[in-house]
Amino acid sequence: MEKRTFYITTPIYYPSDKLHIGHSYTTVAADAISRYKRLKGYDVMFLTGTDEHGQKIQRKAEARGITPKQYVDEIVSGIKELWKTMKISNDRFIRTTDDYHEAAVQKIFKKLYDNGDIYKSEYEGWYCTPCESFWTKTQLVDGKCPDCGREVELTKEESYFFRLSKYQDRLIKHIEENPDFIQPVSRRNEMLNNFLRPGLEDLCVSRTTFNWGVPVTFDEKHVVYVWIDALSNYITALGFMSENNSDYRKYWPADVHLVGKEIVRFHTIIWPAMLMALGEPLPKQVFGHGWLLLEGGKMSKSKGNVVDPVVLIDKYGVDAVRYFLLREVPFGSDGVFSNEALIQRINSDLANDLGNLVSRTVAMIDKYFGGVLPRQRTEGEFDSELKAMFAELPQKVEELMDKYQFSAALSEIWKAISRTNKYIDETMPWALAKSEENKPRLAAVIYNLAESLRIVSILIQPFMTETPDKIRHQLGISGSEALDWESAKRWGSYPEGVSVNKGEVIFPRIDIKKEMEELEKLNPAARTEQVPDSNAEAHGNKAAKENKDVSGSGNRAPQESKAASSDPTSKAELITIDDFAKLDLRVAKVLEAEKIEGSDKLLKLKLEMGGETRQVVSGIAKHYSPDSLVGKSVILVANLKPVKLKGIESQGMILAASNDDSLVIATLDSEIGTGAKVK
RNA sequence: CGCGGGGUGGAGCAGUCCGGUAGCUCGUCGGGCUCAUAACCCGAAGGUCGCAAGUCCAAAUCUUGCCCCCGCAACCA
Repeated sequence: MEKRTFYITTPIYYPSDKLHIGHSYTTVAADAISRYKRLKGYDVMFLTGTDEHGQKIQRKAEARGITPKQYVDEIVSGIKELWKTMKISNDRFIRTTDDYHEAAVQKIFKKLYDNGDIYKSEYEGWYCTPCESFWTKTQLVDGKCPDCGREVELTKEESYFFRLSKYQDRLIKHIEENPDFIQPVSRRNEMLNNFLRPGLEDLCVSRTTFNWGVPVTFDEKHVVYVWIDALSNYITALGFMSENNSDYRKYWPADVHLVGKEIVRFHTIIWPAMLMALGEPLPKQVFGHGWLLLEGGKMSKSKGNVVDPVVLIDKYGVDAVRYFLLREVPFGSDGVFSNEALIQRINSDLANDLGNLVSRTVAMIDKYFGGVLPRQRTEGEFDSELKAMFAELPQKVEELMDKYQFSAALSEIWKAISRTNKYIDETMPWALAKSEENKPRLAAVIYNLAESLRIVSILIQPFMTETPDKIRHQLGISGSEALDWESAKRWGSYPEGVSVNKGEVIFPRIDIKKEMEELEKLNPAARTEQVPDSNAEAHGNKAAKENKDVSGSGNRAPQESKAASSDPTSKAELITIDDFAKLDLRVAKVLEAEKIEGSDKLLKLKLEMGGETRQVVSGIAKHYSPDSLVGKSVILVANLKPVKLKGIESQGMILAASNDDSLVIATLDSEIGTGAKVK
């Protein structure tokens, strides 16, 4: 009989910057599912990769004076390194710059064109020449370029379009008839109500304004824009449209695409429509998980927020980090990452509960029996309850894993660990050890402990990669003995006559206070930020706003490994003194300040500057009350071109320092009189 | 009336779909034990489940209205 297959994917990540803990979150989750399915006997195909084309990368490469390919090569090797460090067991890694992928994309594009699903038209938009960017009307800010604030002009760009609208009804039908297609359900409703039912517009699928992409074969000035290039990776990786498509026939349709919640839309609307147009089956499920947020609020300053996965792995080990990611947040909801929470998890779950249980069990076998349990054992009170719990455990874990409820699955396993710790108190082995006649009973008690741990070591295999072996080694279970998933269902498989190896503590306790101080040192610029979810940069999000990179280079300790250690964007461009001289900075005094109706961020200020009054609109309402500003001396950018904000003219801008938490306006050390030049 | 998420003991969450003893983890306090990583086990304190009205024998859970917080979007010059 042929093995059942299981095909799972992560998004392909956009290598414009290095990855952060959020990307690791998605990938570790996919890895846990993959490992679980393999243990269950599936023939698994686990795919991850990178989405390497697009304007943003082209620009970044230009800025560094290297080719886009050189640029992405560097970052991609860092990403591969990271996955290796995190023990990600992907079977394949696709890069959209791989030649087989590019060839397949060209064929797909051509096929869709030949079928009439792609047609040539014009893309109307506002063009910002310095930025070389198109913007839609809604993206414009005050009718100007949202990036640089300069004037834009209405332009038409020749472009190819995909007939997305044609598939609208079929998509709705599919989603309604397949309740599992979009998970969790809340996302399903969102898609139907917000996008599908209001109606779809055709999608622009080519660009002429940049050339770092897959060329359209029959119209060389166009490159394929993100959608067809990126989304199709899920099938091109399997050889779709290539000479050898046996993997495609074997694994497609995918069992699950794991994605962050912000790109659910692309995967449940655009991607299925593309597949419909190609006449190929749709993926069975798209699972949109939540975001891993960083701790908010003022607390963070005293805590430090190192969120580079490599730092954490170096300090606490890969299993601790993997455990935390999968345990802390219920998959599907948003969760919070903090160093404190991580350390607490490590201490209480890993060190105190599991690590200590291994430690005391092995120590007792060593101390009471010289390292080898005797065969003669007597069952007794409390045994049946423990056994009953472990008898149910594998089944429970399976049910939860089938729903991708990692957190709950781990929670069940830890309940059993806890129960085992309690069993020691109930049976009091140290009391039994006092008399020779109780030895058979003592042996049974400790055997049950070892057996519990054996089962635990099997069940945690999807989540942790080193710990299972460490536990088995200490218990004296060698090689693949009693290691397979099914054996977790057979109580009594702990081998006879093996001798234990008292070894190192598996998870040392961490001194939380000391550790927080150390992390703080590692990360002097610690501040609260929001981690974009794991895929902030995947699939088409290139087009989205700026990326807020959590683990920006400033957070990285100097001795860190090179997982994408180069961050070409971090250094501000150098300017000359002449550039600086263009700014006319002046001291000004706040005469009046008031809130602007209908805005929660803006204040209207009246300033006095060397006899002249200026009206300035400033986005500081969340940090300053109007009253507190009156009378303050501030620094004004006096020669800024006036603009209207909320219909109110702003004639300049006042300087303020800010990070994500707070904002402080720049004032002066002592009085000097308004109008004084600042330089 | 822009979209979405949320308000449950000190902290973080579950429970809300399918009304019926308010549960878990951490922390605090007290006790037990000594095999173990100052760990483990037991117990206790602590919540009018954001507010109000309604339905019902019964509401954290259903209905309606309101308040507050957090993302996103929009104004952040």
